[in-house]
Amino acid sequence: MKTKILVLEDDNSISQLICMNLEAAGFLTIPILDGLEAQAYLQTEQSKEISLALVDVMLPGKDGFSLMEDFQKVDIPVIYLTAKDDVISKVQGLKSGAEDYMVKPFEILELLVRIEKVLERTGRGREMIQIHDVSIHLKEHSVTKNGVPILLKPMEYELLVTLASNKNIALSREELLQRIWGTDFIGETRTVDVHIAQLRKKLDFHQVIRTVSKTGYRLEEL
Amino acid sequence: MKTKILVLEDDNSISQLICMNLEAAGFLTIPILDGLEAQAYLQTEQSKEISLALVDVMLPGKDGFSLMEDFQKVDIPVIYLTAKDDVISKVQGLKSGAEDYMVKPFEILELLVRIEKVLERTGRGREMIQIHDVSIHLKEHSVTKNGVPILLKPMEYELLVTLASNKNIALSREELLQRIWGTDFIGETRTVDVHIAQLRKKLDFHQVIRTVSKTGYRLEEL
DNA sequence: AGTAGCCTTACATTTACCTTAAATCTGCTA
DNA sequence: TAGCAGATTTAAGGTAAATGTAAGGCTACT
Repeated sequence: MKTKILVLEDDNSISQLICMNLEAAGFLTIPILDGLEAQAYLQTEQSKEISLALVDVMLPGKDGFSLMEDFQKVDIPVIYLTAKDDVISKVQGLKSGAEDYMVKPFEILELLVRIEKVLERTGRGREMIQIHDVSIHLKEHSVTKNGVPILLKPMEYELLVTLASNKNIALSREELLQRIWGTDFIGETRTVDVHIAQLRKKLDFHQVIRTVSKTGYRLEEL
Repeated sequence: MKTKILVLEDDNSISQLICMNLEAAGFLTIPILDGLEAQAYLQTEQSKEISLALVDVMLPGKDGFSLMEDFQKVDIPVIYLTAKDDVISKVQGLKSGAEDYMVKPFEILELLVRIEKVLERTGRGREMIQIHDVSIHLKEHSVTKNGVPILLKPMEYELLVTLASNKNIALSREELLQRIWGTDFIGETRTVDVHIAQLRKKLDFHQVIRTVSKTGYRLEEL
């Protein structure tokens, strides 16, 4: 079952942009445009299925910060979205119990990374990502192909998860290095190639992981 | 849906020139001639659909710099246009939160490049460019014709994207070389012809990519 | 010291691309 | 309209660059 994410953002175009991207990444989204409506929604039975909420701080009806306790009551982790990049509201946001904080305008890719981290950390992560005949069991940190366990080394696993969370998006070697190895990594970009080769071999993904010449790699599905 | 760009420029002829070119490039433009009017427009519901604003610094009503916070409030990235090329206002412009800065008189082509970059950076980038029956999937770095994948080599892809981002605008061989191959490229301009030929063949664009004799090429639509 | 994981290196293979050259087209002049 | 010159199209091949892959050695943990 798909992971549900509540998107509480009053700006309709931003809301749509976020939802579109989350849906593309395999989530199910519940867009809500104002604070009071959100508060009401949290009372309903459906709200139990929400795994995470993205909350704009500036909202009509009721502002994001004061909604925090409503979310805490039903145990939904929150990532704040805000245009303010001043330290004061940042501190206030995290202190008030948010799991993370994003300053607008932000990169969708960065948002996806943070979402995955929060879901992981709070144990609400997607349990599984499917690509063709292989399943990535995120909680178990394991991978199977047609039910048969495939042993991946840590880096290979991370690489696969990164590619799989960005299906059909071309990722450059630099991007992959930055996201998996960290910003501080100094070394050859060829390193990526070697790990890609391992994944292709172990999973028989020679066609699934496509090289985008002079650019990077893309995991294809559909 | 087409990307909407707000053009805030008091000189009517310049405004028209910019709008004409942006429309030709596939954007939808909202020309506004004075500062106060712009401020009012940002309060309206329609303004939510704006992806980017081009703002002249010298304006009647209210000047561009002081409008910055209005744009930030509704989270619209700004590129300043100005006749002043002195460092002081440049610094002031960027410091005040603009995404970029163009000094008049500027090349329309350069403006288009910067617009694309800002849209990309702020996550408002177009994901797809359509030309007749072919779709360029920018994130995937792939191209399909009637849904059928077409394999393009890196240079061909770049060339297509460049032409497609400048629909109906004739680009000279020199311009294409500079923009795709880089300023440091030393070699024949005939090189461009070869790649154009490949594109025409692979995409069946014999009529769509038109030769502008003694000048260069133009990708036509409508 | 042994082991597992990972980065690098080096070589093989594949892919991309610039050039060349011949064919074709275009527009001009007679 | 024929002929010509210059411009453009297109195919092909050599070379350069990018990628694939196996193997070795380094590092950190036992």
